[in-house]
Amino acid sequence: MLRVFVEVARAGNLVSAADSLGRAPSAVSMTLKQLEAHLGQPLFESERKSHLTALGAYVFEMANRELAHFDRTIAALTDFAGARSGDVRIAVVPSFAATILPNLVLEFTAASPNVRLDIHDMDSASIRRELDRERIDLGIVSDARQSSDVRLTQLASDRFGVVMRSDNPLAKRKKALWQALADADLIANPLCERIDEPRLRAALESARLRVHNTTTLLAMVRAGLGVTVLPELVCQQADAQIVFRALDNPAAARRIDLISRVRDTPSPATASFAAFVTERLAGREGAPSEWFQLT
Amino acid sequence: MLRVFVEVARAGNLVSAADSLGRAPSAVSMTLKQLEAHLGQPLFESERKSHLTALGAYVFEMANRELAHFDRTIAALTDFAGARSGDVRIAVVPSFAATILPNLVLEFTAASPNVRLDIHDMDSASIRRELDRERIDLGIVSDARQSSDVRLTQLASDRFGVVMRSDNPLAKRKKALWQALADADLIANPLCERIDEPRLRAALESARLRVHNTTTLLAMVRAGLGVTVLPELVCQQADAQIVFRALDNPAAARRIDLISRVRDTPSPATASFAAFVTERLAGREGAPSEWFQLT
DNA sequence: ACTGAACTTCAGAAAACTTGAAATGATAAA
DNA sequence: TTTATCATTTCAAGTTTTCTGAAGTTCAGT
Repeated sequence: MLRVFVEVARAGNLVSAADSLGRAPSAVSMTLKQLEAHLGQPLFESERKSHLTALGAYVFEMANRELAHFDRTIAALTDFAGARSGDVRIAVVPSFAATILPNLVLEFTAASPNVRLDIHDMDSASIRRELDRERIDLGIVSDARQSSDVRLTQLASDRFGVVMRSDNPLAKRKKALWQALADADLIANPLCERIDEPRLRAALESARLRVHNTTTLLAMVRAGLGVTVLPELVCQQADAQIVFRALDNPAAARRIDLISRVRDTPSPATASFAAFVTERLAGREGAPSEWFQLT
Repeated sequence: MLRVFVEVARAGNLVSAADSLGRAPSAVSMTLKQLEAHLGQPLFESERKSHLTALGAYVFEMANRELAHFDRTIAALTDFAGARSGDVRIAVVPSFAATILPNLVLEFTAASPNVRLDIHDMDSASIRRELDRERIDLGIVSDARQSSDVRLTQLASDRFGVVMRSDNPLAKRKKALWQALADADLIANPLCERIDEPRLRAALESARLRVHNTTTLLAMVRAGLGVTVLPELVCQQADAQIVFRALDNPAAARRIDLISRVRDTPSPATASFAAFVTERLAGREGAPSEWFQLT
């Protein structure tokens, strides 16, 4: 009713208003009559709808405001539903956050400018805890454990390999890298200790150095203190002085997973981001640099 | 749709929401389904409508706000239409403004607390001019001239009479007041000069004093400088020292009229005030103090 | 696996809305 | 003043939307 009235008042006559409303004039006339009946007063001075009464002017102003407000609300709702707006809180393991994530985010935000991404980086255990506490909507973790509380989607398989300085003799060796570890100065780190390979385990036993922080670890390698074993993704952050050689026979890899709560339906923006990341990466293996390209 | 959704979300289940909406559950279910189809996403976590999705929570908040806003707008419109709110600009001749109007306003504002009255007092000619310029909605004037631009309603007939100090010998005289004017010291004033009575005209010819301002005029009378002829309403403002004796045979009176523009429909608040004033006063004659009583 | 309450689906019924034709009313030209 | 024209309203009939009650499905709690 208000919409019809506003259009007639704006047009100044019933016929062209009916035209732009896509109704027959008689329908518009009816609706107008109903509105006047509701209010108990005429809205127009004469039968020709060119001059508003005092009530008409008041209703016109109020209705205009109300309709604009309503339309804005509906637009906000559909935007939110269509994931064109909203907030997504994400926590990501540092190696992923530093390497793959920036390109993903770049592309996603270009497509959905009104979705706000709130990105934290932390270790997998913290991510899991934050997810349980509903402080984040999505997590990207490595080697996630299956659980009934969490929906888990593998994004990629991240190969382990030997990391060394480019002048290390191992850099030229293509095969039997596992064996070679026994003779190298191996620097232990928490990531490689999860690999279940006897030759690595043996080498770790005799390691004289163990470093937790990745940046420090790579600095040690760069300084020539020895070699280490890391997932490829972690090495992506390093410079050209550092060389990565994937371990084969058997290959070793860690999983990168997207996790979310099963308990509640994600917001459309969250679902949209999750779908985007999954579509871009799901099941990729091999060199991280080839996982996807910027458009 | 939003109304249905909000009610279901508030109730936490479909059946009691349907009950308080006055619809069958199936209708509510349908409407909800349509809304979800519009948005392309579910609004509730499960089929049992007790837990909202992220989208549902967002829509609930927005829809609540929107509906409240809408309802407030509609209330404002119907209030305005029903003259329960709005502005009325009125200009009134001073004698009426000072005597009758306050009681009228008191009663009207008690009944319509949200109508704002904007009251000016000025002479009849100015009121007529302000009405033409659309600077006021209503005027209360004396001896208005008929015109095609103006709607005119007689509110009262205001008797002329002789005004004197209480110790004046005329105060005891009940009859033949017209004759008595010839012998009295008559103070001329613009109001009485409109009366078409030969005996008054003759007396005015010989008047030595002529005073425009009513307050000054009454002060002259109070000082014993003479008597004057005024409408009863004007004397209402004076104190007990001053006595009014109505002129009879023939009676003389001025009209008090309510005027408004014929060209445009008054706002409901204006119409309401005009109707109120007219109902209370129309056609009254006799002593102004008896014209109406406070309720 | 069973039970009962909550919800959905469906087909028919009711209500609301829309339309085109004809009547009415208003404005402008003759 | 009359006539012509155009805008608006009215009316009956058609169309769409919404509603209902019965029957079917799902789910939580036994």
